[in-house]
Amino acid sequence: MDRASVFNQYLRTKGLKNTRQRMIILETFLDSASHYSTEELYQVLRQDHPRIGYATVHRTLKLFAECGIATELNFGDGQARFEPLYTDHHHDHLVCTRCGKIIEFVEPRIEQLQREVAQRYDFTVESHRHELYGRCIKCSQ
Amino acid sequence: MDRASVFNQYLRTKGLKNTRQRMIILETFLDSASHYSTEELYQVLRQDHPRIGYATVHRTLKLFAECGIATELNFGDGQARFEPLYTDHHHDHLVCTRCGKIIEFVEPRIEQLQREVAQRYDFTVESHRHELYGRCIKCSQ
DNA sequence: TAGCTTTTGAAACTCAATTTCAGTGGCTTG
DNA sequence: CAAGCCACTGAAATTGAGTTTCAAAAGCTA
Repeated sequence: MDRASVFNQYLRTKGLKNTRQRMIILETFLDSASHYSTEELYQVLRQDHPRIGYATVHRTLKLFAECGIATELNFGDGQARFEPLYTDHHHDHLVCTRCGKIIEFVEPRIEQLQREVAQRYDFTVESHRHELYGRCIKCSQ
Repeated sequence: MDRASVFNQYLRTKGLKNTRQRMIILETFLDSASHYSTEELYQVLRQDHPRIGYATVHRTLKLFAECGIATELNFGDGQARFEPLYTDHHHDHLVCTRCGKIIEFVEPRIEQLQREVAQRYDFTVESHRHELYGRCIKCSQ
């Protein structure tokens, strides 16, 4: 089941409504490969849909996170970011502190060591956050 | 050189002043094993020193981070936290999402893998953030 | 001690996030 | 397919952490 269907089904089961705005925001969000903040997505949407308000974008992104088709990221710049979630493709992030570029990485050995650490402290992991901050190749010259 | 001396020396070199408030805040901060937010440290200080203002606590914590005796943490609850920094003792965190307990962990093999990942993308790491969120043993029953 | 400069604390301000509310518009039922 | 309920929308107001302002207070240096 694709993410649009997951979202629509979530709306149904919660008794929420399938509105024009929500569909436009969903489409724009899924089309992008980007890690949008609310403000950034709002600005992109405004180009074609100037009537859609900031609050609606914000509420809709929250809904995406609630129904599991997006995750909320926070890179410490004071703005939450959202990315479309691929359940079969977990990854973490390299964040360039100069140009803002975000690189995704996968390292199963780190995931394994995380599980070991959690076990060591009798801790049940629900989620994690792992980011490396520094300079991407372009910005380190 | 202990952390109080590092701070005092930092004040000197920057032409800043060694004030009563700064010394009280430093002492209280270092005495605690805790990961205080500005608000929390402010509340603790208020008990014995009701005249110290929130802004002063905030500015002083920033100074601690600047001079390297503390690090700023962010666990995604919208409040920055600060912890005394031991330069010879890097660690990451397990954060209980129920009771807020914070457990520190050290896993050199993860650090090593991080370096490998960075190299893979020609990325120069300046810092990183690694947190596991879930239930501590008390809260998982 | 004088005098210059930084600091302090209260209050104001900033900015993203969130809430409010009156008007709008899906959706379901008869 | 019309009526009516209830969620939704968007603008504006509010919240809350963080930051800045400013006049009075307090360090520091000569």
